[in-house]
Amino acid sequence: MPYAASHAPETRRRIVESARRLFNQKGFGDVSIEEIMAGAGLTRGGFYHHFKTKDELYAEAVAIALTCDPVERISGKPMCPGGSGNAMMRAMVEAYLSRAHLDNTEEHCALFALPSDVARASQTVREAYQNVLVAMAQLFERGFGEDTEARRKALTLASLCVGAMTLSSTVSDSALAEDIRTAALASACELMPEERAVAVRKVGVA
Amino acid sequence: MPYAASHAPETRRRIVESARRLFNQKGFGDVSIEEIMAGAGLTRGGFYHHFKTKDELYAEAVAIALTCDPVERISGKPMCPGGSGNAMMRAMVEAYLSRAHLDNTEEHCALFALPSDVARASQTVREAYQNVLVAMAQLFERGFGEDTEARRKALTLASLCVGAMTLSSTVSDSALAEDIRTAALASACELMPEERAVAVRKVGVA
DNA sequence: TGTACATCAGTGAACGCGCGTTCACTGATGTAC
DNA sequence: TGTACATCAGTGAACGCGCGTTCACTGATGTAC
Repeated sequence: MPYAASHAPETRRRIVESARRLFNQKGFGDVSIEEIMAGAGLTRGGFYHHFKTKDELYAEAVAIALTCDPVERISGKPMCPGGSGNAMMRAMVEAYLSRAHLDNTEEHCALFALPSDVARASQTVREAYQNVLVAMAQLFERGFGEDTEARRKALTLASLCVGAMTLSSTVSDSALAEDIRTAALASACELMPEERAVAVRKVGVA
Repeated sequence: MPYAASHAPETRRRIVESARRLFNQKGFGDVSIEEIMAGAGLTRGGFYHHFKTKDELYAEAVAIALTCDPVERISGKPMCPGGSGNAMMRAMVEAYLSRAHLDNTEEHCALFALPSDVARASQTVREAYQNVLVAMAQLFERGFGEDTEARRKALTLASLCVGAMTLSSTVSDSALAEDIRTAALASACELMPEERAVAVRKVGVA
């Protein structure tokens, strides 16, 4: 075996990571394979040793948004999955609607960085996108605990987060962008139940 | 004069209208000039008698989203600008988050149909996009009446509407898409004040 | 330990297609007489 | 009213560029001996 078994997968991972960054910043259409490969320290031709088509790479780049702790990626702090559902939801919402997230275009969440590109891409890509949303909604749903309307509220909160970041990152006036973000953050906090209320209910059930 | 004075402007209008429809469905990049011209009943070459570049057309297509009543365009019913601020807000939210709006891709609001395209386009295009958002937010702000938090709530409602439609139109599972839309609609109704409460307050002020 | 070898990741030139743009030409239309 | 004419909107072939994809080749690396 001419190269270590880890060599090819490691290169492949670097390509996907480079693509994820570039796609978040510029969208699918405006990023060439040459650019992606350069971002991984390689040249154009090698691409097809790792992927069948550019479309296959799209799907993987969207999918890896799931493979690592998104809160840590945005805020630098881990989400501490040991915490209560409510605490995890709050950590997620605060990181998602943070100024740091808005400013760091490379780490923009695919849900608002790529929606129109995804809508036009292959079924596989759309499924990867949906998986990201479902993961977010489930995290929120657990955050609402025993609330009978937990799912409805979780989908609302997800829509609010994604919508605010969409508008904030597209509008041309940065003061307006900031108003949108802080308005959404304040309103999201109102939507989420108090930590104490959830804890009490949990004890009662257990 | 070989043609009536209205001939060229009328053709130009038809091209912009064709472009608006196609951009909403497929985005800027995936629509060719040939396709746009065919939509206006013409062939490729004539395009440059009316526009200098494709980008010039793009800005015009986003801008005309403002020129006619968006509620009427979506729901077929005019918004009746004579009504109270609250009634106009409710009409707008209900039309925006309606199934009819989601299904009619040609008439999708530019706010969620084109965000990533706009973010990468020229300054003119981004300003046209922002104008659409500001118009929506102002309509909502009036809907919240004397509420001291009217602006915050208006921006929240706008984010919720745009986010829900973004996710709904991108996700691959149509049942999930429907859940998102109806959840947002129910939550939006909770956020908006009762018609009576506003009316009473208005009387008190007047 | 050193050397020949087999493997395959990576290279970069070349191909082909799609599309924005250009251009010489066509033909429909209103006007002049 | 009819006809020749000037204008210019519209046509469609052609050009050129960018980019996804292919391919013959290079060279770095682990293995066998």
